[in-house]
Amino acid sequence: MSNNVKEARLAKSITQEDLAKSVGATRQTIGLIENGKYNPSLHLCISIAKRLDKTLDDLFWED
Amino acid sequence: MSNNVKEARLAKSITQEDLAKSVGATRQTIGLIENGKYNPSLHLCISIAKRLDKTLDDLFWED
DNA sequence: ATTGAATGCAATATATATGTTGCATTTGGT
DNA sequence: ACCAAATGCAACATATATATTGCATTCAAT
Repeated sequence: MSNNVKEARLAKSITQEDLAKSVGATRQTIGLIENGKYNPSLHLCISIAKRLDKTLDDLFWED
Repeated sequence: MSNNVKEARLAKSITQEDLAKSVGATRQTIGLIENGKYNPSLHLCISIAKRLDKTLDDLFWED
């Protein structure tokens, strides 16, 4: 259930609300995803990855 | 909206129903995903990728 | 100490992913 | 041509992702 969204976002020095707005989501949704309490949709994951200059594997793949 | 699930599944020579059962989904859901008519959840994408020995980027990332 | 921004958290409402059932169509083998 | 398996498709029901609102908490700056 864990991921690297928070680290990638902080590396960009943007806020949860900034990220949320730029991907068409809400701050709450971003917060829940970062805390691993959500099972987000693929499209939202892709939007987040693109905004943070990462790929799906970078953010959501654990081996 | 497109992806590489169908190609990866056929490379394994398994059916939609086989894939569905092994990831805890239904045949219909797999079919809709393969035809790009769905926005699946991240967890389902991960399950599918693992079953097909692929990563998220392999199946769902287009650059 | 105080203020405001950033985040966490909870309750409720809405949109949509997914399941269920059933039937039609396609496809591969005989 | 025939048959069975695989797939597509549609209607409806259910589960859950996401939005909305509001409030509490943390934390950096003043």
